[in-house]
Amino acid sequence: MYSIGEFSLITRLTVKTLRYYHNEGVLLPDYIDEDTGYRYYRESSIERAAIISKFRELGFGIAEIKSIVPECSQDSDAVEYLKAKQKIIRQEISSSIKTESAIKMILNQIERNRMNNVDAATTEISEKMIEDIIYAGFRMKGKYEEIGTAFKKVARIAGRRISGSPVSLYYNSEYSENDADMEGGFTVNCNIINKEINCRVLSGGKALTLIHRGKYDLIGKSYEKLFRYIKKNNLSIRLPMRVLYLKGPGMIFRGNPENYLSEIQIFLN
Amino acid sequence: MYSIGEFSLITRLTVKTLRYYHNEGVLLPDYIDEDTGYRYYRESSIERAAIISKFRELGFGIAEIKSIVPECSQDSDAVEYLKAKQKIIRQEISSSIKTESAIKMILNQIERNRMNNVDAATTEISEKMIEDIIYAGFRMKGKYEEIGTAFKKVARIAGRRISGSPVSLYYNSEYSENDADMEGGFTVNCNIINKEINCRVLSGGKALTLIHRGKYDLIGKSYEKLFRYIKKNNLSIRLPMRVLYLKGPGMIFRGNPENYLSEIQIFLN
DNA sequence: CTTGACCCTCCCCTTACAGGAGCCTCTACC
DNA sequence: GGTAGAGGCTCCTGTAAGGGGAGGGTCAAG
Repeated sequence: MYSIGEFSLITRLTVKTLRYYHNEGVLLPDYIDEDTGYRYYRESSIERAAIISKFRELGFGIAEIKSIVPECSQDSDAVEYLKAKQKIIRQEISSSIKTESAIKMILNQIERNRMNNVDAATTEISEKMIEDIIYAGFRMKGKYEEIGTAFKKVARIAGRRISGSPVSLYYNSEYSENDADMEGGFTVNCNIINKEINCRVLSGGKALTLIHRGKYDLIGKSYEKLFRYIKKNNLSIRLPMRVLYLKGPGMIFRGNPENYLSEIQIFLN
Repeated sequence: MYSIGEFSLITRLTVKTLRYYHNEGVLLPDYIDEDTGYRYYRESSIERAAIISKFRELGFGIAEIKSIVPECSQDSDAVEYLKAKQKIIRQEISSSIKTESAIKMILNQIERNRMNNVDAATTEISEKMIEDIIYAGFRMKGKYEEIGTAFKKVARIAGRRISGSPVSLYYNSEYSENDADMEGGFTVNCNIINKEINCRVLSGGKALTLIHRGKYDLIGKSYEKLFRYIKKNNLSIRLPMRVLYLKGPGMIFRGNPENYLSEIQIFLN
């Protein structure tokens, strides 16, 4: 017969744990001194303790163990319980993986924002060569501010294949209050085949660009500036126009709208 | 101003949760009626609630959130916290994966035992053709009962590549009490390159086999039976002898030793 | 004024123990 | 036989993030 301390050393369960298991009725001492209340364990209880430890390692709760162990005497008796537990653990794993990849996405997004901000100092009109991009978008009609629904839709489908900021395309050559023809989406790193969204290469070319700082609802001012420039220089443009949301509300924090950055790109013929 | 119930509908946090957040100081109501104690929330608190929800989804505890949120105003401020949390979640994932694969191994083992038992009815000597197997083993000298240490070593390294029962090899042609030359290991499903263990193909051939039922310490009787047979029929044998532990103590339960099954294989020239 | 929905506080419950207080017991040594 | 120190006992509290419910007050509409 071992005292609780000795038994604790043998089984690698703490004394606290052994007392708790006694309380819960899952591992009873073999003898209790009636006068002193001291617990004593027989050699034969070591195996039971090992079984309990094993089940605990496998993620079983002690209430479960208490009901499983008495009705099992071989591994094969526990198959159903093991399979059930396996299923639960798999669910936990996949939910943790989801969380982890959500964090990863946020970190990527932050990293991209950081990179964008570095070279986004100018707020003057400039003429740039824009590269081809792979773009996945959802085309829709509505008010300008409803473009967010397209971003959400594409983000849900494209997920981690997104490789750049949100980009929206505007197919109207004029301001269209309630019925703008537009597309919201993202630069992605591979082709995405999906009925709902349209993924293709947007060819680049020479474009006038202007970085707009602040909330989107004042973006009209920036458009005005660009159109004045186009008129003055008698340029011919190619639709759709693009807007890149270099920095907008974050994935967690809305951030200060005064610091939002969007780049308007108007392609020239 | 919204009552707690309305705010609960907007934020998708339960009333209980909102009261709890108030208590913990992480999301305070904007106004509390002094007479009635009713909580009221302003529109502007919706965003804070959303931020908190987001952090909760990402696995942060409310105590953490309480300290993180005030010092962050943009996503990028939270990078360090996010990275730390990501690390923790990754650890959780890998530990869950370990547990899951432990369960999987046990289930596989049980399945294999089940299959072995089906055709292990005979306890008579029989002559069989044994197929080639890929075997990973650890060779050692010592007492017969110490073979378990080799199994453990190989199991640790081979892990899920193990595809069959434990198999031990005995290189002595005679009983060797304290200094047996033996190897313990498993059938595996692919080559394992490792300094400590030796993995190769064991070629099969014609062999005498006998299934031993019961504890290993009486296996001598079965050997005796085989050797008598060999002598009587004047057969020539090829070392090492093999023992397949078809069914032994389980991964969880020791099981009843009377039902242990081991197959002795002695190869003939 | 009533009624039903809504809100309040306070308390207990969940897991699998850990930490600690206060007290008792065992064993070895003097 | 006394004592010291190690080891044992019970009981209480705490953990994370709320859920459930009791008992009682409040709001808004009819």
